Amino acid sequence: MLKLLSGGRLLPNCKSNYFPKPFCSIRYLRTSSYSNIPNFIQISSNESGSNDQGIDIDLLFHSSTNTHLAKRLHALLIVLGKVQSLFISTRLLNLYSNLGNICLCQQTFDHITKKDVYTWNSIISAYVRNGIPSEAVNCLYKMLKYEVKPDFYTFPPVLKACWNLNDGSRIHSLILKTGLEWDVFVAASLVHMYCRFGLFDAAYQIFTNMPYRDMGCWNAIISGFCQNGKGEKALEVLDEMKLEGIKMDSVTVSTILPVCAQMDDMVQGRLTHLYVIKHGLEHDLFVGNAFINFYAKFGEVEHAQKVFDSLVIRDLISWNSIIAAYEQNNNPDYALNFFNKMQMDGFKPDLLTIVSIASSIAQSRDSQSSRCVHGFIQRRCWFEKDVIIGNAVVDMYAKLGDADSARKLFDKILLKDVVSWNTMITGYGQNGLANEAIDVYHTMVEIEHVTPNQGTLASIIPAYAHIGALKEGTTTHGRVLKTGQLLDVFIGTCLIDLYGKCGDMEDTMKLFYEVPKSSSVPWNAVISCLGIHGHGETSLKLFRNMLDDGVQPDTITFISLLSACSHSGLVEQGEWCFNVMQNDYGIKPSLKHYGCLVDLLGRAGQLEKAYNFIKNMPLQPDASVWGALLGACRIHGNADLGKLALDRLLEVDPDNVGYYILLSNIYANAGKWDGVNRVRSLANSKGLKKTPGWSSIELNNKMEVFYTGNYSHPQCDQIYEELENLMTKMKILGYIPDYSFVLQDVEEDEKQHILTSHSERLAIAYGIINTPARTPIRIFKNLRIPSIIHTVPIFLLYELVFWEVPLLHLIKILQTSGLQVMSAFRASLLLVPFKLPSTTPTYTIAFAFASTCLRNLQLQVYKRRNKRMTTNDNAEVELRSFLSNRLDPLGQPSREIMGIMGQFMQV
DNA sequence: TTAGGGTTAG
Repeated sequence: MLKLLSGGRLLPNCKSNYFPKPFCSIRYLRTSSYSNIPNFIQISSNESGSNDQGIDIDLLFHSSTNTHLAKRLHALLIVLGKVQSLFISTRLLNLYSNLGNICLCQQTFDHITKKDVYTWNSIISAYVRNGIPSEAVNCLYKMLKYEVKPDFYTFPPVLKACWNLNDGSRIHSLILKTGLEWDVFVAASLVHMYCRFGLFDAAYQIFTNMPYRDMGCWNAIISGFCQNGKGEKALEVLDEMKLEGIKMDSVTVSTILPVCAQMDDMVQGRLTHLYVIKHGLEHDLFVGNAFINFYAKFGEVEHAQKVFDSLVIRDLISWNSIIAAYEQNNNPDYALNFFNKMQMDGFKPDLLTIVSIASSIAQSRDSQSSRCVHGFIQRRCWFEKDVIIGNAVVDMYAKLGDADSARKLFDKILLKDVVSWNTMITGYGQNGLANEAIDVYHTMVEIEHVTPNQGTLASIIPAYAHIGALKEGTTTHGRVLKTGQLLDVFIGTCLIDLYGKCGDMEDTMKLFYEVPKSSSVPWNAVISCLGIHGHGETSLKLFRNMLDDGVQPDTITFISLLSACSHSGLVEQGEWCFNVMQNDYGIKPSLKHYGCLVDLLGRAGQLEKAYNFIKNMPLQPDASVWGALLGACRIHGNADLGKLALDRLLEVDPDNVGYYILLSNIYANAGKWDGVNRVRSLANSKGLKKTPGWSSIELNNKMEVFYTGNYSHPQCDQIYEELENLMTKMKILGYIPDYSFVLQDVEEDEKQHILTSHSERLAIAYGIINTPARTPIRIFKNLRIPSIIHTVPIFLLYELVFWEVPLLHLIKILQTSGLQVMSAFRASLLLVPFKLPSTTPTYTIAFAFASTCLRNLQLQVYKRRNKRMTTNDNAEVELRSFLSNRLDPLGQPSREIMGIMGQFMQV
């Protein structure tokens, strides 16, 4: 009975994993030095003349470990007249197939005149094994045409090869006709095929109806579920299998492990490891490789290493896995070290090795090796072989900051997939080239008609956020809504970041409440955005909510919190966070955390304390730490400490032009022009050039970019005319240009020119000309050197504008008051002057204000428009004390104002 | 004597 049902064969599957291809070499097959005749022939003639007695053909087949030897054997067999034998020629065909030479397979196959079912089965499996599945399916149809009846060896490889449901069903009905549907191999293949096409019910039905199931069948349904996104269902079947008393074998284990990793189920994985040890499967190659990958995904590289060490036999996948393990866990040096060891062990790297190595090289910032990798791949023509390798190298160049090389290679990739596009978009984004990223995105969607996936959105939305292209970002948001991707935590977080950075806190919070919040990622984004806009207290409140929700804060959470405290001047709270992070969550502060704390103390004016803090740091302070101190010195005009900070900075990061500019600005503000010159000539002698500042504005879905003093814009004349116009109006209002912000020692009229032709002014003028009244104008600036960016609490500016404080006073007050001028990284300013007398040229005020006080700032200037306001939690208290201290002549705030303030507080 | 299903690395 059993014999019948299983297709006549009930032999256990005895393939050995230890010696996958047990070829042994034999001495007399080595190449002879004096002949171009196959050695086999010499052997045969020397030893036994024309008689082939004494030649072990089976041994010769086993010993033909490369195509060269196989050809010699082929020649010998021709000489011996053995190729007429259908059996021998089919065996040759299989030999070439094993050696991966599909051309010779085809030739051998074509030379066989009368092909039997063995021959057809062999060529079919040759096509499947050598990656030409479509030909395998064709062969089935051809053999039917030649009236050769397929058997139970024919169907499994054909089912494996068929990649559309039509062929699948057709083959299924053929199987039914031949009555082979319950052969365990055939049935397992059917089950797997239906899973591949997502017909899980059909697959499961076949599986449950099977009169006899071997391990292969169980594994077929489990792997079918696993590989097609039905991990949970797979685990259910696994339980069912255990209930029937069937034990997992090495195939089951290696199938199930990736699912455990995917489902974040460390416990199941560990239990499986115990099972494996108990049942003596731990030295199995597949199992071992699967465990290396399993542990690597959980960041447990030591365990991965232990498994690797315990493997008796290793293959290329073992090496690739351990290399990837180190690469993915940010240990590029170990990855590269294992790469060398692997080669010493005689393994040649393949495509996937190089993918990991490219990433490791990017991590270790080794530009020189990046060229070697590029050449290595080019010489082997691997770029043509698989798109993934091209993508990896584009990514490598982008991560090394070489966007040009990345682009050159990207352009050369002929068959780009969606990952190629995503990589290029991300690559530009990572290098601050948001406009280029957006260009690539447009080409991808509009010209190449590639459908964006989650990865695309996750790379393009940050690019929009970077340049403040809120409108385009909103369009993308619409696309996300249409495809129902909103619940995706990555895209949700990108959108939170976009709205947050553009200052739209209401939409930010709305989104935040829609996105799944089980991980720290969306919390970090919202805490950081609130911090940027000076809502430090709200950031802290959300942090508490996060803890109440049982979400574990991570290192990024504390960076966001510390910088939020820093931007809101919450020194005590910031120090509290720094302690909680270490004591309650065991997170060791990184250089970034130290940088934030120095920034916090520095901005608050506690320069000495900040300096002492640096001196007592357990880590070697880096550029970000000294940079924070230098920035604080700039704010508080401490040139001596600034000089000291710069000296340290030049030791750790000598090529960053930003620091020279900072110190130069400190000297310039103090009128020490000799200091300015000294710093500038130092920078020049090192060949450093200032990054040109630009501002951008988005109009009619197009980004316009302006550079300082630029005259190339088509509307240039109108822009400068509008600027003069504004200047006149402002002067009438009492505006006196503050040249202390022109940090160059030039004549007064030249200073005025420099001040009026700043890129953000050009962009504002362009915006005013080209938009109707009551349209918000949103300007973004590229230069965002932390610590020199100032912002003012919005409520305060609103208040001052409302009271129609003369502009001169306004600017002076804002410049001299230490209380209200707060610093912010990527800050944005909202001017929302509703209820103003209709004659007040609001935008002019905003413009003057921005130009004099807020040069390095992302600026949102709203023309007169009733719109909600964002506010600082301390707004009212600060405002009251500010008004009572500084604005005596204007009296106390009226009830009306308090009412408006109340509205702000509700936001 | 040959050939077949189900497993691991991005």
